[in-house]
Amino acid sequence: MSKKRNTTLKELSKELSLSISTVSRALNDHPDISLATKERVKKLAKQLNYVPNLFARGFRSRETHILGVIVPNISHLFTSTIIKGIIEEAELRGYRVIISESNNDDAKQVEMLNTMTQFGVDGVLMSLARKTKDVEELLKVLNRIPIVLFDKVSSKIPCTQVVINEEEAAFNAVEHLIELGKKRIAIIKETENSYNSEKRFAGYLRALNQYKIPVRDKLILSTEDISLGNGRRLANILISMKKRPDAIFAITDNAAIGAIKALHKFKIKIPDEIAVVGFSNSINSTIISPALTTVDQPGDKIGRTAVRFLIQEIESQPNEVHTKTVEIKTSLIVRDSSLKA
Amino acid sequence: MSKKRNTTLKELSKELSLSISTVSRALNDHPDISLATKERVKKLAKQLNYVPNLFARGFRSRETHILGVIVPNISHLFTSTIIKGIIEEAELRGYRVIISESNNDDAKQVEMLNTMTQFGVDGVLMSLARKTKDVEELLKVLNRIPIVLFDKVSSKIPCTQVVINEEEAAFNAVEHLIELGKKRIAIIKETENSYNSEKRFAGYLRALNQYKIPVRDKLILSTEDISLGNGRRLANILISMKKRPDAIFAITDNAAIGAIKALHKFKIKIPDEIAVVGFSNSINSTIISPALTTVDQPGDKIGRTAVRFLIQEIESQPNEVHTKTVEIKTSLIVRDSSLKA
DNA sequence: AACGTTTGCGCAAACGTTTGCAATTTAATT
DNA sequence: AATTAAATTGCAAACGTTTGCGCAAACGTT
Repeated sequence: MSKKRNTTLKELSKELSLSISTVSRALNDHPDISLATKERVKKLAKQLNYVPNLFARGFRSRETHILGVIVPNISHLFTSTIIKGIIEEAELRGYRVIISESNNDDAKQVEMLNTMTQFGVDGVLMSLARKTKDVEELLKVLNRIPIVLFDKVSSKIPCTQVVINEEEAAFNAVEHLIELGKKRIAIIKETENSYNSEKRFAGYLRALNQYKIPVRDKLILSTEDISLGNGRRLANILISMKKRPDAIFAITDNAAIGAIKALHKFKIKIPDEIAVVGFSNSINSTIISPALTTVDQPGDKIGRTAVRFLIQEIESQPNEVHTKTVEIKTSLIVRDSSLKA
Repeated sequence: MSKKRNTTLKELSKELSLSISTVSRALNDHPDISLATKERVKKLAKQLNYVPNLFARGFRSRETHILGVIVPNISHLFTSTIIKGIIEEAELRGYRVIISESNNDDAKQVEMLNTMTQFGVDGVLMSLARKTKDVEELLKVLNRIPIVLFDKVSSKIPCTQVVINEEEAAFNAVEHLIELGKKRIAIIKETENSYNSEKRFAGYLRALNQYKIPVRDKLILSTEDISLGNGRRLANILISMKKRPDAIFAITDNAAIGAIKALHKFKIKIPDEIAVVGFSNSINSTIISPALTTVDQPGDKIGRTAVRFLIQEIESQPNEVHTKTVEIKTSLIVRDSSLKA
């Protein structure tokens, strides 16, 4: 199973009776080399199937053309869709991608970041672990290597961040419910100060305010872990109220699906009695019945965008500061769970 | 953004008034070095936070400690679960993982394989693209670098393969239906000669034979793309038969869910009139109602196992031939779609 | 006392590439 | 024809690590 050696510059140079440096420069289109020589060299290189030894190159130039990716959990559909975008865009631009999972573990996240920089990645794409407290450590790494955050981001970290227009997306979702004639719109969100949850909540509030609908504290429910089970649990609370809501906006498809299951159990008609809107456009949203109205987040676009900004940063001048926040547009997908008859 | 240099052996050696080679050997626990020296060196190394430059090392030893992973589509839950296992096991053993997608494209798959070997990965883990015809090219690479196949494999490729016990799993699923009292059991499978589909079909046949249930050609339906839509379409065919089946075994959860949707439309009672069993234990299987009986495939175990075999192969003697096929056990998860009242 | 053996360490080469500088050739200018 | 400038090309060092070999000192054996 020994690895066969690849063609090297030395072999090319011997064959062509040129020096190694000339061959190297010819292949890199250095202006010092005559066109004739360049062509000779390139021809033979192709013929012998020459590929530069990336390790030798990276070793010398300290550039590896590898990007590190750290996500909480790769097996969430949304995450893996983003990664799909990352891989595609990176490959398009001649970069490779190394992936690690933090499992929402703060310490592990820092460790991964460190080993990645030690490893020599040119830059890192990261979606933060849920309870990222140790911002200090992250900031240290920031000075050593370009980082772009996506999806789970934090305003405490000064770097380029790629997110969806959470606030606007939530606004649109709630506006849609209002246009349906709904007046008592409940929200199921996260308790922790998660960036995403906060923004979506803000959009919810703005929509209510803009349409002069009173904000009722009773209709604002939070949970630490925004799962299907908790969606169901909180929906049960809503159902047991004297004055039930006439719509539920869950900031996650899973929670929305939990809510739908709860409504089913009480034979409550969706959307006539209570409409439901989710967030994510996961596959589940079309499996559940009625099909779930939800916000489509273009994961691959997020991934691609993040890669573009990261590479730009890598290839730019040192010590430039990049702190742009990029918002990717989402779209509301209206399905039966909120369709007028 | 310039990368800060890490501590090098040279710096350590200067500080300790030792030669570079001694320092190197001390850190690698070479027997030639005295215990006292080793301790001195290691202490300073830790203190200065020394980490070996992997590129220099890989450059010299031709070992990168990077594994390549090629899958058709990373954003399938089952695939990303496998990858999760791969990443975890690899990191545990000091390897990193580079991931690429073939998008079920035969040519792209070969291309990825080539660039990965050029890149210098120590080995490759691969799940084959659907229509892998160009086995020749794959075989060429096989001689250059260790490869382990998983999930989508092919008997035409002589290398270690990690799969689930497809045949037995299907047997168990069908047996379960038979024990339920079902006699006319339909199967929805793939047309192409996909390894997985063939095996599951074989299990179906064996169960029928063993229980002396006649195999009816009419109840064996195939489709090229085993999707939700096609599951629905084929189920419609079954429904429109004069003598309907009393159970459907779909070799995919998605197809099973499509079938359930079709049955719903005709108000056919599940499981009393027609029971349904799927394969994969995707999240959807609990979202659909009734919840789907299905085969649980332990993705992360597949990933971990594949990594173990690959690393073993990498670290073994060259030119040893490895062609073991490893089967991972699955388990049938019985839910409402096939539960006796 | 003379010899062989072990122990502990250093020298230097090698891996394949890039790049500053020197060297050579060619062309241009006086 | 002589001098200078420009265009090409080659030399050699450097990147950080590992490793075969050699060397010296210390030890043990006759």
